[in-house]
Amino acid sequence: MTSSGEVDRVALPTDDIPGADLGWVLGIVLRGWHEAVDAVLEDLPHGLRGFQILAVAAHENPPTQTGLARHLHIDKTVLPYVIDDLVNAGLVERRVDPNDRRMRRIVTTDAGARLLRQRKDAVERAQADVLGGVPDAVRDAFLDASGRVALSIHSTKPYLDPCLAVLGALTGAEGDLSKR
Amino acid sequence: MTSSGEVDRVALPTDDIPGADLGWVLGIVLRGWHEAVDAVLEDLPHGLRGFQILAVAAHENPPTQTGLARHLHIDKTVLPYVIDDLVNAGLVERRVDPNDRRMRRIVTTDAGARLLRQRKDAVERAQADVLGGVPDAVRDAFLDASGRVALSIHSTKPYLDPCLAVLGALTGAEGDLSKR
DNA sequence: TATTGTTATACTCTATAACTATA
DNA sequence: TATAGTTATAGAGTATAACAATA
Repeated sequence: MTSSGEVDRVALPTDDIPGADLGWVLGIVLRGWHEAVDAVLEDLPHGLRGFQILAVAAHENPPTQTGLARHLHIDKTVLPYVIDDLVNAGLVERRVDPNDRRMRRIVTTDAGARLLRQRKDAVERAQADVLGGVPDAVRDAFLDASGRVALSIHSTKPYLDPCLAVLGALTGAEGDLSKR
Repeated sequence: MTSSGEVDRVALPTDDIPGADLGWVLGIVLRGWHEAVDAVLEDLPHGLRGFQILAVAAHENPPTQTGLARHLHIDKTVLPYVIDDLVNAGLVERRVDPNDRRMRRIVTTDAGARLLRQRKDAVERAQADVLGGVPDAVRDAFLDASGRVALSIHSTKPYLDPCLAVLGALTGAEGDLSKR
């Protein structure tokens, strides 16, 4: 409150620059989502990032470390530390790929799979809270449209992460990526 | 390409955890937007952040530094450096508020206002490119829904940034915030 | 006493480069 | 030669704490 009695009004860039605020809007949403989800995952090693790795590692075809780095858009040099901590916590283990002994497949332990199952409900609840302030139709439109936009952006650089089977279903593209 | 001939497939967390991928989706979109816009603004001091400050400073009621920090969700201690560089580049200036001499209003110079006008077109073009991969209806749905969601999240903590006049119009809320 | 702005410092996260082992 | 993984180091960005000026 200033001495002139006015609120310290900070104008949005939106006013003069239609479109230039999308980054602000996305930042708000991503920050809100991140805070809500992190609060539910802060006790596992590296929080959300550890959870994401756990989620990918739980798949039938476990990822390599460079595969994880590309999928999460992080540098490969951060993964040894993170995965060490997950290994020490007994949540995942490194398995040398018998077909190429340079690669280590990251797979969940039983404890890791159990933790993943427990927390995914909490994550969904946290997300529902974040989106709970808008009508269901808006929420659904947001989830659908953002998924399509993300797919469109991501598929511009498919070499980064060849797995788009699930999101691909959104646009009707076939999910078979084995030949790419 | 592995020796087994398969692509190094990295499964999406989406497969098993419906909803848990929203952070991934938003990250892709925000990253794409950020990269495209930053490429157009990299020659101004502090890139996108400098542009955002310039955009807010161009308003009739110029922001204080703490107001800027709250609006951009950054710590107030980063602003002196950024604003110093904008001042040295001749784009903004600090004006002591006559009503409260502790505050400095950040206002654009003529050169700053000129640069802002030039670049906002480039920013819009960059954004149009990012969203150019989806049909117009999806793009519009995305812009509308994300704006509403951001408003809903942001209005949970109105003390952080009392200015919501423009986004408020999206939901039909009246834009008068002078009494909050 | 509270708040704006500032500075110095420390911390976190990330990127760069170099190394090994496998292919 | 090229790639997966690792390690050490350097850098960018950010936060913490203390201070001066003003209310």
